[in-house]
Amino acid sequence: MDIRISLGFGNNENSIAQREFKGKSLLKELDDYVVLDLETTGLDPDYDDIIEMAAIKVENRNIVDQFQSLVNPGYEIDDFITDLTGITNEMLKDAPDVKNVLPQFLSFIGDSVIVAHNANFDINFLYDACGCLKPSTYFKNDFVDTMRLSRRLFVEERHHRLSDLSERFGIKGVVEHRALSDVIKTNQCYDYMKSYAKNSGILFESLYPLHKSGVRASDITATTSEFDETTAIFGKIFVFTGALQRMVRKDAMQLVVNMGGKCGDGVTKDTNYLVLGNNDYCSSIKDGKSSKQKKAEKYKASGRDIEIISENVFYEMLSENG
DNA sequence: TCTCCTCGAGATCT
DNA sequence: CTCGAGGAGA
Repeated sequence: MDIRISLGFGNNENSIAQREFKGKSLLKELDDYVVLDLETTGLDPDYDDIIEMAAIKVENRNIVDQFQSLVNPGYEIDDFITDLTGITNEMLKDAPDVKNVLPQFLSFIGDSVIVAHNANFDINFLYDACGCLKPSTYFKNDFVDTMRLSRRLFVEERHHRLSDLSERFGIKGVVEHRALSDVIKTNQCYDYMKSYAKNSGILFESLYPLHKSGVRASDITATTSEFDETTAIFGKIFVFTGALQRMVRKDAMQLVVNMGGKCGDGVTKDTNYLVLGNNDYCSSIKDGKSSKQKKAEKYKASGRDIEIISENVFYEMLSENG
């Protein structure tokens, strides 16, 4: 049974910015960086501790230095971790503790950009460990996450574990789950993805998310130029609110535009139809009506040419040809 | 149009 | 954590 004491700061709903000085996740091709990996007693930085740290320094694409040390967590580790990593309590018995190893590790890393697989895992452990040093420091290094990189580069692949990447890229090596061997594998994966991107004419910079907001009406253009002018869609302006059941909003907008209709992002005096989707998930809507619906109702009450229709009615309009 | 927010789904680390 | 879907307000 584990009993936790709230210290009044840190991990609760009041602390908005956890690890506020943490570095940024970058998508970059680098020639100079430090690859690192940690082995820990578990997955949660709040309750688990580092038992091994390893890193290599890469300059001009060559490995020029390496660091490896076990870390005594101050208590016995369980069998699961020993089975996973091969690290035993016997091995940790005489290892230095984190206060001794971390400063050396930090000086090895310096200001380098970090490369790591699922980098947030290692960065968070290090960030918290640095906060416990005396004097405490902030682990601010920016980082490149090879898992994120793989997800952006190979969107069609479902899994992006280090083992998946190694297999996919034909990287052989010891299966042992030790920090230094994982560091080497991660570096090889990074190298592979850099050359893959180069050969494919892909810049890592271009892999950042495309848009942070929804589909814009201006993004949708007709894929045809011949319209049936007698349909109920032609020449009308449609606006959508909420999530549609049968298709994503983008596709619905495309159908409208392809029939000679138009779409708007918000309800205006020119809007002819507001199509209601499901907005149950939206916590900011308390009375079941979105701001678009309220506006549409107002326009309708004042005699505008606007109809508020359900998703099903919308599909009926699409299918009935004039 | 632009910027900032919430939410849920999915996956990975030991 | 990251991403995509959507909404609100200026």
